[in-house]
Amino acid sequence: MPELPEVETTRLGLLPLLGKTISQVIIRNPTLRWPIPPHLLQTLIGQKFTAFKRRAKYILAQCESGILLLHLGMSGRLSLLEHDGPAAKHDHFDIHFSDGHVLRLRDPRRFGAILWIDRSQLNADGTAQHPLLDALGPEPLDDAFTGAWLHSQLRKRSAPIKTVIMDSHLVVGVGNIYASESLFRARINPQTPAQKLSLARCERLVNEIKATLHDALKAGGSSLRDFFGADGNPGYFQQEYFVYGRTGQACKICGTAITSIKQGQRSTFYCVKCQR
DNA sequence: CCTTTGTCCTGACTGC
DNA sequence: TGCAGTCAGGACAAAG
Repeated sequence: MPELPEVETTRLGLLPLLGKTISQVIIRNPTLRWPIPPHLLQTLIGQKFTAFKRRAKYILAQCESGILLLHLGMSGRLSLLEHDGPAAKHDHFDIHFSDGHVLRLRDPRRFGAILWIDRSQLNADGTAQHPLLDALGPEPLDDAFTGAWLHSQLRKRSAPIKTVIMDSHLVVGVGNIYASESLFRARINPQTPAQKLSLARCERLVNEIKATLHDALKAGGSSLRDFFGADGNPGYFQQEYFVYGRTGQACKICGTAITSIKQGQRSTFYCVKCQR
């Protein structure tokens, strides 16, 4: 399940493709979350990627005629192959380059997306105009994402803090895993009504969100080759989690059994003693 | 049957 | 009262 650090690591893994010429596009199965635009078979031929950017969990692969917008959904994974090889069961989409490299998308659950933003949909500054990108909150690692700012945003939010920090309109890139992990590190009970958090606790939470993502990015960077390579393993980098998926196991701080609950039909993991 | 994720939708409700 | 914002729940994609 690619969260923001995995997406960023994937973006870094694409950088070797800058400047290579696209020679062929293969759509084996267009039925992702939305259909892969069939015109990509022609549109991308002869193009070069000029930049790979990221906004939230979207990768924006920029080329001369527009931007290829990629989302990995829940099970999506990009591989960069040095040579073409046989496609496996869930390999839905390929971009081949004239030097033999192949960029391949595998996505068993097909919740991912490949969309096209035409040059005509770009703003004057080159940023993309797209409904999926319009209503997104700030990037969690931006300096603009501060405790004071979060505190001001939570004034009217009575929902549990866990579900609120996962709201992409408020801040992007905090998925289910890192929401639980960040709240543990900040010692905040995930059920706390968001508006009840003091400024000091908001500052602590923002710091821990940033630190949690930073740690994961560091782990991803060091395993970039394995993560992005063609061998199919080890998938998303395994991190040491404090609480996520550790129901019944001992809290690494106090030894209390980790509790799991459902919030908005999502699993939340926390320590009833450390998190208040 | 259950689980997993991000995103969107609806209908109800809240607060200004 | 009107309106915008928010909330809870559900739907949806597919597969193990």
